[in-house]
Amino acid sequence: MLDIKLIRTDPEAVKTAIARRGESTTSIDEVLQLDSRVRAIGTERDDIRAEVKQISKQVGALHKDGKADEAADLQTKSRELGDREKALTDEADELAGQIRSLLLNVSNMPSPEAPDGLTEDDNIELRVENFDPGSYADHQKVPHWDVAEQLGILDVDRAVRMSGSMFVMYRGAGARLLRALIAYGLDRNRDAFEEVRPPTVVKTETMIGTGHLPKFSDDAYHLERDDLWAIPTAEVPLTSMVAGEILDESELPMRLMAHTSCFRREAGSAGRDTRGLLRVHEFDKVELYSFCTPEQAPDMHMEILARAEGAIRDLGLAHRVLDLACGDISGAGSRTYDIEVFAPGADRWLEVSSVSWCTDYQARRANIRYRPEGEKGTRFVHSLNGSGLAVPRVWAAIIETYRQADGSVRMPEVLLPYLGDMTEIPAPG
RNA sequence: GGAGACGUGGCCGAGCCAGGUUGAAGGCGCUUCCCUGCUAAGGAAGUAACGUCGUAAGGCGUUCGUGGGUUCAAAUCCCACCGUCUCCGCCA
Repeated sequence: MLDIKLIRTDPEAVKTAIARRGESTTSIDEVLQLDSRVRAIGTERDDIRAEVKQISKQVGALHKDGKADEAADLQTKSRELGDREKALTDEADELAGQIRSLLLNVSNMPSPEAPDGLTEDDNIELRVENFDPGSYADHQKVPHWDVAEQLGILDVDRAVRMSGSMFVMYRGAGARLLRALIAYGLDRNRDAFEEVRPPTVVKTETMIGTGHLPKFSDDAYHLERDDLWAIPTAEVPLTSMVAGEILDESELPMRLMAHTSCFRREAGSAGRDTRGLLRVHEFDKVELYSFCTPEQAPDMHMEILARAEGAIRDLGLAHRVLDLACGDISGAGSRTYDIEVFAPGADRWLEVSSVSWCTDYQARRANIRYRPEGEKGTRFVHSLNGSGLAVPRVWAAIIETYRQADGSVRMPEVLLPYLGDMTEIPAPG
């Protein structure tokens, strides 16, 4: 949520920033209008409340002195004021509700440093590593859905039978590789990040905190009977972990990581990227997360990016890092770097991490503040998140990249400690 | 799921059954100062967040789990919901 005070004092700057995303700014004007009315009403209401309080005290005193007649007059007057107060309160609440719902649907302002542009074509490629398109042999140019079927490590048909399309099931060595990737993703960040295993199903207000609701309700699974939502990313419960709390500056930066299942309805993308693991409704992910001060945020952003990229690099996968254009940054972010791995079989780049700096946007929604040392009052924290390891797409890239001429798949060196005696997935009989 | 008890400030804990001057006693913690060779003990003062008006000092308002209701007036009365604890049931 944007700062209403900023909208009040510098509406043009806010509108200019929002416009860089290609989003409409009309709601900013509406907010401005509603806000000035709600404040005028609030002032009047507060004055009346103060008067009612005074009168009530007098009534009490008069009753004590046995002057019921005088009290009765005041009570009548107070009752009238009360009616007026009620009407003003209703109006103010109504307007405040309108403002809130408008603001909840406005995205964060992109950072001034975020590249211009509205589509992914405007993203800036910062670096490409370990990639030589001519270096791939024919046996690597087989898409993972075919390789996986040959090796019996992914059972899509049966998963679809029990859960519907775009659900998958890992089997045997495939499931083991999945588990190794999760452990690897967590362990390499254990030096600084606290491991958390949060709930996978959360309340509506928890989803609002990150910005996933109300705007993107079609993307999430909703359990209607209990009004709970299946999380699309661990970012949701992790943000909520300290919702409503006032942290000590000494606790910052707070570094958290979590492995969870993530659930996405992919409502807008039916029929797209449906092969194999390119796009699935349920997947595993290790998320890196931080709450910090505004001053700590830029370094933290780089740290999370470096950790996410390091995990991919050490797996020996070709990858690139993109600086996302304003229009391609998700709602809560102000600056986002994407990491994509190259999958030689599918012959395409796959997004495996989105490292976002959300400034105080989520902190306002979830009401997360800290007490700056040597300063009175509180400030909103900054929140940052990034996938430490999005498992299915990395799994797919490994299966394709490490496929040998004989059809077997070698396991990356760094995963061996997690695989016991499994150094490869052998070629079929 | 059933029965009962309970939800007060950073923490503990009064107040609620007899509604009024209670933003809320007392204690702990914390901050500053005094005392002191140092420490301990002791003394004094301070110690919420948010909104709004104001250059400021400060004023006004909101918040005693959440939301409604009753009343001139609600931490106190009524209703609903959420949560916690205990016992029973069930279960990994």
